[in-house]
Amino acid sequence: MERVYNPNEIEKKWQDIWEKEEAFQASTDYSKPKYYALVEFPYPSGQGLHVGHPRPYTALDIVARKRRMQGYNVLYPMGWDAFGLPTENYAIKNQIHPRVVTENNVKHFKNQLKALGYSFDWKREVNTTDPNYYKWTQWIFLRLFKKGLAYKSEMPINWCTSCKVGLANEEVVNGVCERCGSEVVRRVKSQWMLKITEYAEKLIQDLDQVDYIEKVKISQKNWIGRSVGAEVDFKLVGKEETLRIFTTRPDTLFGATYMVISPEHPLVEKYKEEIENYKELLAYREMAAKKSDFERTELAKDKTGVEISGIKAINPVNGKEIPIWISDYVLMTYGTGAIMAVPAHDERDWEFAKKFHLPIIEVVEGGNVQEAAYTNTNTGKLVNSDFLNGLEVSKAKEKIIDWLIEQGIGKKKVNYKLRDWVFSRQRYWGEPIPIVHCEKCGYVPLEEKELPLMLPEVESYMPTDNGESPLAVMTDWVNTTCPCCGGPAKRETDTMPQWAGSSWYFLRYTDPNCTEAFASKEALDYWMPVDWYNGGMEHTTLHLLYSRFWHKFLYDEGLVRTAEPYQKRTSHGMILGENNEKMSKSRGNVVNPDDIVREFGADTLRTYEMFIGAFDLSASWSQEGVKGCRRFLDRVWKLQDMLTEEMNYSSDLEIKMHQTIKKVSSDFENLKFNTAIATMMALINEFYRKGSVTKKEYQTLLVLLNPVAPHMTEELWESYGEGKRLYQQTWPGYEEDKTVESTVEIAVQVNGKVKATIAVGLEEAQETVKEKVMAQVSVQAAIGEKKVVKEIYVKGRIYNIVIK
RNA sequence: GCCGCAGUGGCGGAAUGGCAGACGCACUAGACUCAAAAUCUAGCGGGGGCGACCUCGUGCCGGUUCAAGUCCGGCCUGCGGCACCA
Repeated sequence: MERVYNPNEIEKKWQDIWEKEEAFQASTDYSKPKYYALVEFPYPSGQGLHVGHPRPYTALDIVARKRRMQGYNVLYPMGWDAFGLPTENYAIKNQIHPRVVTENNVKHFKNQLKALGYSFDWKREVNTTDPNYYKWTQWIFLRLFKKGLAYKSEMPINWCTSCKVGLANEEVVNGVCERCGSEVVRRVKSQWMLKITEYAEKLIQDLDQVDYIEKVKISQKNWIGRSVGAEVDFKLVGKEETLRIFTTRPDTLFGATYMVISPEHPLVEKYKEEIENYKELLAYREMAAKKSDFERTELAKDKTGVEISGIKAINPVNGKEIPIWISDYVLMTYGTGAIMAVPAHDERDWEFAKKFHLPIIEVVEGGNVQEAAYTNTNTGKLVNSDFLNGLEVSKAKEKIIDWLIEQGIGKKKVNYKLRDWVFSRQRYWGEPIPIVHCEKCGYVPLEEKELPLMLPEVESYMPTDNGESPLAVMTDWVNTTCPCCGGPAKRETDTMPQWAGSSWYFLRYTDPNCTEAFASKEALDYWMPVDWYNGGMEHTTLHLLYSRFWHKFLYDEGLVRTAEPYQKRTSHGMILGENNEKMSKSRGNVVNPDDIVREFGADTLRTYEMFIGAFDLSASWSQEGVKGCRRFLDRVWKLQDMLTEEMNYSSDLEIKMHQTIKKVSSDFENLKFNTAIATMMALINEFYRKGSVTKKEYQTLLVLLNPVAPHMTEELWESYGEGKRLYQQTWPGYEEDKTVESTVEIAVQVNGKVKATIAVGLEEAQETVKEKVMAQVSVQAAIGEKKVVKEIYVKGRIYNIVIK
């Protein structure tokens, strides 16, 4: 043997060579076919790399390396999503500037990633906290603002009564402040909002153009929550004014026996003089405001509410007076904040009606509405509904909408669950919002030449006790002049959320040092869209939706070429601890990738993470499994000992070689890394069985294995390859007709039970196959005296005899 | 409660509707060794039989089919996500 496989030595060697040779830099020669592979850039946390990170990175590294060997100009970049709460909190606690904390964390992360041998183009590294980067984040925000897509609105924030600071949802645990345990209440604050709802329809429709795994498309659609229904105006008794509701079931209008408005509905304030129990309503509203979302869901089973006395509504279809209630199960943020309640055909209304003894009228037959709400819309006809009687639900919907339009009291309406994006954070460590408030001119955007608006140095990063951002105490910075009238004005002191920088980073990678624009048009036109984007399931709603929204906006502005940023999106499963639970410090089941690299090598870690199980499912860590993968690599290494100089595939393994190339090639494309590796394991088992491997066979194996275990294969290639580097080789091809054996073993079944296996020619006629089948003693025995009713022959697979 | 995903040997997991358990781990035996480790070779779902073999078996209950882990209907359990969305 040449020498022992020593990964620590050879891995460093090749990482240095690749860097020196600029092996994985994307070329700016735009005449070549391109391939843009993208993984979600990490938040550089203080804990360093987690074994969960290498799973997606290795997967797309495999794809990227394979694409390069297939002749593509590949862009596989990496960067840092570095603004964010944990860094800021760490900075506060340890009295270190968040910029310094970020620098250290990035350095640590980068070293760890480099040790894993990824083919990232480090020349294109981006960092969302770099002013040269966030200049363009601010620039895009200004474009949004100028198009009316950024606006101010009163929104509730989580307010810790003890720390006197606004908290992120994440910092509210079971309704109390994470750090001090005090009560958290909702407080209203004027905040910047982005009008993502304006893109709701496009965000749903354009999913048809892209290749996302189905569950990602489903979660995007569910989050946007498009529903078609109607808006209907209900007259209030003795008033001119009407109460507008939204319903998805206008067909059930005859069954509306009461109405419910959200506790915050303006109607309550407007008629407070006439409402006899105004104080009671007010008390209820206060109680509802205190509830966190968590508590509201907990209380879901027990409906609460108060009837408004003094005001009634009229059901427009039958003129009946019906009561109006307030209840927190109706939300001001969805629809019109008011509903018509049809207890017979809506579960929440039904529970409410049962509790408060309100009438339940069946209008769609098919269930027992006194026992449970009947919500099936596919079967059952309308009853107790005058001119709708006898119609199916879908027909009744159409007819009632026509009727509402005719009467001038309603219309068809599409509603979305999606809400506008709250874009302000009362925090230091984020992009400053480049807006100035002037008493005379209102909210005025900074001029482009003023960008980047730098984050000022502050003494303390603590949010102030009046709910403002830490920037608010920086009077020198806050007080400025209005870009519009030159008068005194104040800067916006809230910062942007972490989502901002990650909403367009994939565009910056195409041209990371561009100073004229967020990226040059040539670079964008060439590289975009991203060909394959992989990330975690936890980002399949918000990050994906936000970045698609920004990209669609830039598309409408004529700044990018395609309506969608990502052509293909896949998601990986989580890596769990050995005990099958989520890895966490408190559970004590965290595995540090550095330890695995030190003990087994990066190639083993990469191989193991790909072999651990189906890529899209969660998998639990196993130290024994890691050893198995190291053993596999050792066996590949030791094949050197049985190497022959033969520059062909050996005749008995030719088919196996072609099959392996085919299987590995397609498995890499379909995220089936575990079976690709299993196939290569099976191949080397063949070499061991024979005790020899030809040079040609060995070379092919090295190329196939290279994307998974790049260092070791490159080292072996140096001794047994064809001169040039392995990473410069061409991906091997295969011949389809050499992947199939000419004779195959097929199973013979009698009534679906296997009775024998026989060897047949693949193209052999059924007649001669039948002769062989019938010659089998076990088959004859199984048939016995019974009669053969039917025979099925599936070529090269199975021969089934049906007897009676 | 709603949405999504999963359930296959001792374990991780394979199976375009076509011989369930590929590949790996663990385990057992043999080779090598003074010995152990490492490595190599072989075996390895349950029950039965000396044996060629027989039989049961992919969470549960039904169905479709010549044939079901796979498709359909109804459940059970576990994991992840959630905004009572009218």
